[in-house]
Amino acid sequence: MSHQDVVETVAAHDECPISSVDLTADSVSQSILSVSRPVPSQQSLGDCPISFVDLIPASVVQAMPSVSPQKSPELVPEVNSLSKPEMGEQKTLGPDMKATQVVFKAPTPDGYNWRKYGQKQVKSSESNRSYYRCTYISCHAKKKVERCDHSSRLVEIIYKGRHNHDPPRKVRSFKGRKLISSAESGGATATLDRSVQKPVKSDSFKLKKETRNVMPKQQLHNLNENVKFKAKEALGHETIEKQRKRERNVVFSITPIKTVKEPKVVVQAAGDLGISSDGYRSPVRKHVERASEDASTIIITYEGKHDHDMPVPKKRHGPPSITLAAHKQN
DNA sequence: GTTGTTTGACCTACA
DNA sequence: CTGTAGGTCAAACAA
Repeated sequence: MSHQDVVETVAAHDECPISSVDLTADSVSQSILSVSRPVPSQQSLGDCPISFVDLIPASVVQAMPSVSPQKSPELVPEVNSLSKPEMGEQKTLGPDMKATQVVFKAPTPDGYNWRKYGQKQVKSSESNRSYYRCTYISCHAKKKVERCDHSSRLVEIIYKGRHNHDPPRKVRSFKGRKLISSAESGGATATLDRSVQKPVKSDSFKLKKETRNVMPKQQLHNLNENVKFKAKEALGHETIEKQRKRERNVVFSITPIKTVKEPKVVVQAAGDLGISSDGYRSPVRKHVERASEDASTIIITYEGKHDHDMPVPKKRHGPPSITLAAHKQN
């Protein structure tokens, strides 16, 4: 699954053209899937085109650590009843081709089991927001799913917190929740940010108010911020709670660019699945690492070659980024 | 009886 | 201080 399934949750809608899809994921704690508004330029791919998929699939990787990139029937829940687009088709979307329409009825089939615990009408928009949390016993991963009020069109998915377990193998037979998958606390992803996990002392907090692994989000900013945050955390529960709230706002301001600045773990994970933050889905690897001598410098290495055209970046009309240009030189 | 969803109420942050 | 909005809780309900 991964990128595929996540994007599958995007429902194109005639009233609300989708011209770009952003999936920005923080491998450490959260990810965002947002369907942004049209980019007027690019080919008007019908009414609801998905012309660009910008994916930083860290959370996806986290979600499906041991699943092959290929679609796994086991991990495709009920949503099947609805016409399901093959993600591979995305790249073939032509000007005369609409993105397959998907009605988003269930939480994203991301391999995990989510329980809805709330729903809210979003005032600022015509959408309502559903709140889900992972059903796994000690997992505090959450996600918000925002969708168009009348059309049920998916507008945005925001993942918060990280799973501390593997995704259940058999979604459909997952009756005895919390039992399947011996959730190795901290599997593959844990090793990536051990320093971040350490400070999480949720056990000492009231379950309701615990921080739920908020710490990792700080990595979306910079290390200094992170340090500051850790220091504050030591002040106590309330401070953490405030911090948590503050971070929620951060979630909404995340941009792909920001993610690129983030620890290389994100990109490395993405590379394993052949998915990169630039929207490509072919088996091309993109290795990103911060220059040791200059933290503001990032070294990006591409392995392989994209076998398709470059997705149209939103709000970008110029030539491909320098990064991609470099890639073509290979 | 168990598990998940719905939904109104409550709490908190923020302007 | 007050109103608003976002996030969560928990009782009621459904499957």
